[in-house]
Amino acid sequence: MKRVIVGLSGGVDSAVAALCLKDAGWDVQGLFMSNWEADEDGYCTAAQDFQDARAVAEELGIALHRVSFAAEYRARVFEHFLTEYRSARTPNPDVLCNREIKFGVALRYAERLGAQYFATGHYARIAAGPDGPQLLKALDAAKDQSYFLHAVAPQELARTLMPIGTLEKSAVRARARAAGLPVFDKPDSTGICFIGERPFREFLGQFVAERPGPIESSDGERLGEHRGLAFYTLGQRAGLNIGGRADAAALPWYVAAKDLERNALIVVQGGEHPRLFSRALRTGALHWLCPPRHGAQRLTVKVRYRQHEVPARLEPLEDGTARIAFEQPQRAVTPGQYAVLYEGERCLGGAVIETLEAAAS
RNA sequence: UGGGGUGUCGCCAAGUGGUAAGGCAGCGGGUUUUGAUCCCGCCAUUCGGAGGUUCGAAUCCUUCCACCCCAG
Repeated sequence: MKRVIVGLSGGVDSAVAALCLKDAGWDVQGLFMSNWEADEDGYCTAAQDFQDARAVAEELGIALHRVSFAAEYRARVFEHFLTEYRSARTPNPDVLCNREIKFGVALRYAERLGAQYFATGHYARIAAGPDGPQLLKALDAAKDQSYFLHAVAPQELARTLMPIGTLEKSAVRARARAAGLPVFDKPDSTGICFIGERPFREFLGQFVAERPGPIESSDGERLGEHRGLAFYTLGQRAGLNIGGRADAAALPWYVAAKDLERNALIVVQGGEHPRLFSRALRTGALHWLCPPRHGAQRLTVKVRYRQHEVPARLEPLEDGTARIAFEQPQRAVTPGQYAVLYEGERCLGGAVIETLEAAAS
């Protein structure tokens, strides 16, 4: 009987993943990771999550291992996260978390536990293809997490199972309930993986120094003061504290750009303002989940989690980076986030967004 | 100091006798394994202050205060 180690988070998805594998006849063991040092501010739910994971393991009759990759998480994910924010970019830590932690050190750990396979409760599918394993979008389009998985090393996918990628979320919960898993109605988790949900500005403020500067309109008029460019992201509306103005239209204001030279936050009025849109972007090094593609080609791309893929033209460049031109200008494309490439159901890979080409002249 | 104007929620801003629109901001919630966006809800017993007229005033009258503009 082949052994598989399932990352058990204490949530319903990974619990059902374990259940599916057990039903399929695998030798299943669970692995609970606590990768963020508990802090004293009361936001840490890791203790409860571990209790839940233990209850699930008990119900399933499987062993549960517990390990902390906090040092690795700090060094390989969180430090990069902070570096990006300090550069006034908007990172996506969960992409790195998957590559470095879950499909990195955790998978290595599973091997040491004697497992031939590693499994997670991700909403995505892995299918065998002519060039090796393929990453496919989840059947439940609303929950698809392939965006977060695009950066993992492709050879790791060959040893990975994602049993719930073919299930609707509602079916996952129903299955959990039917099996008597105590977490069947546990709310979906949100927030940064392993760090959890918490007041984001406050949290970031613990690590990134405030650096106030002007908030300006695109005409250069000073409208207010910001706390530091790191604390805002492109397309953002909330938190600008700009009220009504005598001569201006009564529309809300959005972050359109960051002027690093002058430490100025540039805002525009109206959610559909042309300055919020980009017609193309430039990426960092492309990461492929399939054999690298060299010629320019049409495919679809997702520049933010929970955005639909949109048609675009990929133009790979000599240095391994790429230019991606959208068929229609896209709103709030943001450096530090990832441009993830798709071809139909298949996730081809992706790259970090470096710079933008404005839609408006 | 004369003459004129304006004072309505943090900011804009409707409302000119019938018992305080709306937007922005903010707050709360929903959606969400990033950060956003988005959606829903809440947000002036009170209209610069004090008197008065009236069944009834933010709206009329008196007066005081503040600010702005033009004179100077």
